[in-house]
Amino acid sequence: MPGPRGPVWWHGRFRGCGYRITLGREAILHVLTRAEAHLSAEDIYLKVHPSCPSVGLTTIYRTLELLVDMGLVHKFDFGDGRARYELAEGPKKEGHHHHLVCTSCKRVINYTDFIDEELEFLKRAEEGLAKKYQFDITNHMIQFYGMCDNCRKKKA
Amino acid sequence: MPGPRGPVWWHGRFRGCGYRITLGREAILHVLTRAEAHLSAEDIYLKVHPSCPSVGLTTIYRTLELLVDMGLVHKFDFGDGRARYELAEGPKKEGHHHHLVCTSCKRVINYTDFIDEELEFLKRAEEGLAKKYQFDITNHMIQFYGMCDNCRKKKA
DNA sequence: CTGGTTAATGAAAATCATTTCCATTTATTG
DNA sequence: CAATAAATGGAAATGATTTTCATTAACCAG
Repeated sequence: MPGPRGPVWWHGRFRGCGYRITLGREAILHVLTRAEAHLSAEDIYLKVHPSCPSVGLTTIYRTLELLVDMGLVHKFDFGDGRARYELAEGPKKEGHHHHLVCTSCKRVINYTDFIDEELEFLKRAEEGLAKKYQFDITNHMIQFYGMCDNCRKKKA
Repeated sequence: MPGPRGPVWWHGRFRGCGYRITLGREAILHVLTRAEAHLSAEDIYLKVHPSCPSVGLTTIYRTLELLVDMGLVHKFDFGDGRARYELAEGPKKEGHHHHLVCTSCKRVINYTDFIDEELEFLKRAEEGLAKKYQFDITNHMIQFYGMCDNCRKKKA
């Protein structure tokens, strides 16, 4: 069952880096691929466990670090004390989104609005910053913080 | 010696919330006010200690949480495992900046370029998001990640 | 100014996500 | 199939942050 990016799209990337393809890594990538959004390491562990009880939390952390370094996964901090992970999307717009974080209940909403103008702004900013600061920019993060509807009503 | 926002500008905010004005809080705000940028809790502790050895790390954490909740301070995560804090700037452009983070050495550069176009983009995005998701947006965060000049050279 | 009330505090202990250690397993290659 | 080194799991370590609780000190009223 080939995924949206072709059959086992990441095997090539792994082989190219000399990384081995293991059961645990397969399972973790599998979970990330179908994840709705931003899972914590433990979330992933729990989702992997039923089918692969032999995969430990340590491996989850190690694999996530690897994936983040490879750029296949993005790591986020929404302020609740644990990191969250999401599969990086392709370079085009499909799936590209950012986060709206409620500072009160920590709920996170993915939004995909304003992506066009955002992309334009980001493109120019990245080019300018890369040149000015001699930075090789590979990623960006945009988040908005505030209070969600629910929490606002509760306070009132 | 009145600061740039008037004499002890935050006393009013504190009193208004029923918070007490203590030596420790004075010292912490003092350090934050003159900080070049993004100090960790421990950084602040070390800077406060010489003049106020009685202020413990616990108070630093508690005060920072308070200040973040009040919106006087922003909390950042640059991926090195400890939170960083900066005094929030005024609503206008003075001091407004964002961060360029080297994913290799964790060095952080403040940049103030592109603020005008960014502000315009943010304004529109915030308005739209607030309406669409019923969020009361109070803050945003933009960061770019990449590899700094130094680290790139080392790898080569 | 002074005492009473209660927020604020420090020190030590607890938490908890993440990392490290190390002996064992296993993917890969010849 | 055997050799090799990467990958792994489980336990222990780490380290930032939080909690607990007895003590201190801001602030208000008188």
